[in-house]
Amino acid sequence: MSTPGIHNADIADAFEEMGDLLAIEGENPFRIRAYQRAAQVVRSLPRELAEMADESEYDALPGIGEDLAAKIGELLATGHLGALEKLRRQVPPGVRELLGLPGMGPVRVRALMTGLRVRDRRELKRALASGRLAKLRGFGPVLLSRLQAALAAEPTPPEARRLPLSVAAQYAEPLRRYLGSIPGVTRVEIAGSYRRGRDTVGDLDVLLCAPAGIDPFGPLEHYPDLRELSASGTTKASGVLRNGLQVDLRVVPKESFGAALQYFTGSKDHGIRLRRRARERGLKLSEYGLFRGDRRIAGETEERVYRALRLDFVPPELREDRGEIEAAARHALPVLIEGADLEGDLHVHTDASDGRDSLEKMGAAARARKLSYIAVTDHAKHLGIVHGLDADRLARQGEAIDRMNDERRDFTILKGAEVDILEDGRLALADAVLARLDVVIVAIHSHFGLTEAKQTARVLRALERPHVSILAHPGGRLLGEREPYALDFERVLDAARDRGCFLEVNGQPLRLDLDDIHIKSARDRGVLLAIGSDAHSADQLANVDGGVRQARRGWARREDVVNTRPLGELTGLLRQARSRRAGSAVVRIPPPAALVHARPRVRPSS
DNA sequence: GCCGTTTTCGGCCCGACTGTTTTCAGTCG
Repeated sequence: MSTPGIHNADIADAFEEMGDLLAIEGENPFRIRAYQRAAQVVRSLPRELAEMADESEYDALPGIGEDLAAKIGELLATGHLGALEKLRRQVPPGVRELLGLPGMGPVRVRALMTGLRVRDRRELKRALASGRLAKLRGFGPVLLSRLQAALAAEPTPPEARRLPLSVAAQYAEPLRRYLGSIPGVTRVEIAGSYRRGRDTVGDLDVLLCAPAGIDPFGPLEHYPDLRELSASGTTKASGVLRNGLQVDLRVVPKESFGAALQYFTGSKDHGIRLRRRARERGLKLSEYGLFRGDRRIAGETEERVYRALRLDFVPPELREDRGEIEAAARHALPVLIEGADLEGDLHVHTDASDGRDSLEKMGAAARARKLSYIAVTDHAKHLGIVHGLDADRLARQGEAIDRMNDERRDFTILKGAEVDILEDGRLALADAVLARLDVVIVAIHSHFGLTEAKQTARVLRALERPHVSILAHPGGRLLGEREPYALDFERVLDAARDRGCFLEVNGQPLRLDLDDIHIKSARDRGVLLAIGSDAHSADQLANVDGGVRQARRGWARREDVVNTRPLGELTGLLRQARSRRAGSAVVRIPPPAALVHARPRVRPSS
């Protein structure tokens, strides 16, 4: 029996702390690495460990062996980890955060702790001021001044420095164009988490392909967005943009561009696994290429690097060491959804509620994007919702939609609404009103702070209503602003699957909700996803691109996303779910007819 | 502490840079 309230994140945090403390204690680096890897594995697990059967099931996870399985068991059973508590008694609480200071790794932190009895930032400041620090081996004048500067500033948690992907893109894309215009530069790629499509980005890793003898860093001095540039060599330069975003630039020759792109795209763990695989085959992989002895056997393209390692090409979005390398070895990688697969958009607002553009304009913009249908889902009237539609206004909007649909055969507007889930799980509109709509989105817009039990019960109750089609932005997070609310996703996913509800992948740049891990979880359980722009103006229909990227990170294929299906199939699914729900039977989702003979598709090259 | 095309022990990813020290350890990505 497990202690309630122990989530994977708590277990991952404990393992991470174990790793840090063991490092400070000077433990075997591979043992430390094992804890770090286990933390990463647990953190990105789609299922809660608390819901798994027993330790044999933990043991089956990659990077979790007998010992760590037992520690997971201990944490779940007691809420504590004896080994961690023992370490905490040896390393004072403030010491760990010293690891975050520049130039400070476990060795120097340990030297501070044992040599000068420094136990936190305050004592480090004092040691610095008194001159005692300068006497310590390994602490030279440059390091001291860097430490001084860092200690003067407020400590910033690492996550706070990450920018939402969409914000980073506003800086990255102009930089890419500028670099591409530098004479001699033949190729520019922004690698790192930006290329992997992570929802937030910590820095920009930029690769330039240019022949030897060309200095691409000279022109950078004139780049208006650049605050500082510290060119450190002929092949590497670092800079900081005016918004504080760190940029690392590297010039790479053509023959190793693919290896460098692979290397700097990461993730770190994916790269480590790849290099281990190379080593197992008597090869050596680095950013310069894949080598057998001194001979480079691959390097110009990523594809050839993967192929030479007997792996299918792994799309950047999957490179998180979440099983993609094993899948690539078995030729079992999913063929990921692409933007062109979308037939429609199931979450669109107009100026009837809080949108900016008219029904007509949103329809025209969707047609211009080659969609064949959209669902207009304005907010339903409820306290706190601006200009929400009541039953009468919804009916009038429906008439306008009918008229528009009569005019066109190649494009359809579905009637919908985005309906609030009230605190107790009731909906803001009556079932009789919802019955007249094609698409009913339900969503939480208030009372974010309920306990997990209450929040889960609230959502489950909403999903029981007969006409609900989609649970929108199911996690409730706003990047950089609001954490997701407490929710038992396992139960929500089961309910959605049993009742034929779709879970939204909301493409709004600050939502991107579901997140990648829950998308994979939904997909693995056979819950269909609905990628929605949540557009409040015509130009925001492009939000679906972010939703698609997020879905790809969650291993979603075309067949996992309901709005890749033609209108007839979609409405069939919606109708079917309703009628079976009326009989309270479990809804089985048939495979899409169009996919029985799936057309061959070309994998994206990057 | 994990794990197996090196299979129950003996390995464990790779290279650059920095600041230190005087030949390289530590940090970083």
